[in-house]
Amino acid sequence: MAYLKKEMSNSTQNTQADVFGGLRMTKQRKVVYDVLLDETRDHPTASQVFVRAQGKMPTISLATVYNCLESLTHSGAIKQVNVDREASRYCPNLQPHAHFFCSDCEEVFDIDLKSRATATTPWQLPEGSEVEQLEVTMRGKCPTCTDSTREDSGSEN
Amino acid sequence: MAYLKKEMSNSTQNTQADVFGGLRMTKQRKVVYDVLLDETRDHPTASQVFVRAQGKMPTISLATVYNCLESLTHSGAIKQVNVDREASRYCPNLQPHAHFFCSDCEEVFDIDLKSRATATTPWQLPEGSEVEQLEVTMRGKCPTCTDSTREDSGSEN
DNA sequence: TTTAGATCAAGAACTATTCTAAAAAAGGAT
DNA sequence: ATCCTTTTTTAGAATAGTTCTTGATCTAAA
Ligand SMILES: [Mn+2]
Ligand SMILES: [Mn+2]
Ligand SMILES: [Zn+2]
Ligand SMILES: [Zn+2]
Repeated sequence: MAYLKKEMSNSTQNTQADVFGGLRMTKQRKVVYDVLLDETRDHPTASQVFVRAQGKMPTISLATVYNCLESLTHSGAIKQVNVDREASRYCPNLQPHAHFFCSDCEEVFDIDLKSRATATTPWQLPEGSEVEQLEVTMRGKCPTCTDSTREDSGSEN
Repeated sequence: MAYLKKEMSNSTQNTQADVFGGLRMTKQRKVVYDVLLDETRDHPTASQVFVRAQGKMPTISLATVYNCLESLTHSGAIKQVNVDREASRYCPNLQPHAHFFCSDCEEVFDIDLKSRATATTPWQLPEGSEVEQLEVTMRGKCPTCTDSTREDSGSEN
């Protein structure tokens, strides 16, 4: 899953090839990624990333921003975050975490899934948060499909 | 939030007014709702509901299906279920539950959030399920917005 | 029965995203 | 450096799911 690029060979010239998951770190990808790291970490949408990216590279196109976000997502460098039907947002936080969406200010907050968890509440919200709705979604293979796609016929659970 | 309709007055004729959350149970809404209850409980999309609804009422329109799904959702009779950017699906299960989306057969399964939960796993997947991705999203008010919208200035946690 | 409001239906409009195709850039080999 | 191949970028067209608009139809109450 993490296929590193065998690069930085024998020349002194610095290529753009040493990055996440065998992904070429092009100028545009760097700009897009930096937008997610630099700014307020507020889970911007593609359009918001586009505007901010233009500040660093005025020639960048929206299509490229979409392309970069997709490749960064596929390489595992960032995560795509969906809240209901709204435009996708993007997040550079690779720790396993939940998302808290404030229906008032429309901001998205990261909720760490590991620290200070209790049995009843596997996460810890900031003091004063009010949860109105909780959503848990899993993606995977159902028993039937796990069964029919097994490569080894042994005992896996 | 649950504003019941003050109906079923003094006449014997049966109106269509005794339903969820003060919602008129029109012919179309009933058809749409019945599709979700009747069939395989497979979390169909609006288009799928439309096709099935046409089986019961050939004149129904897609726009009406969307309208019905929206009003049923707002009245709390059904739930809208979103998986990534795919078309919304709809679910008549009002129990608090998670969703398991099989990336192979693309079916959506309900996962009860209450029964047989342990501290480490607050839900119980069917034997043989393989989870590849877990997503936890909350919606509510962040501390800042809770603070600025408080009606009583007392101590709430 | 009249009337005001709710709902339905058909199609247009909208929007986030993906696709297409051509130009540009990058990297390897010579 | 130059040629060649592959990848990436770009602009705009296309797509898909959903929402909006408008007029017709239905409903409940007066
Ligand atoms: Mn995040
Ligand atoms: Mn469900
Ligand atoms: Zn807020
Ligand atoms: Zn399956």
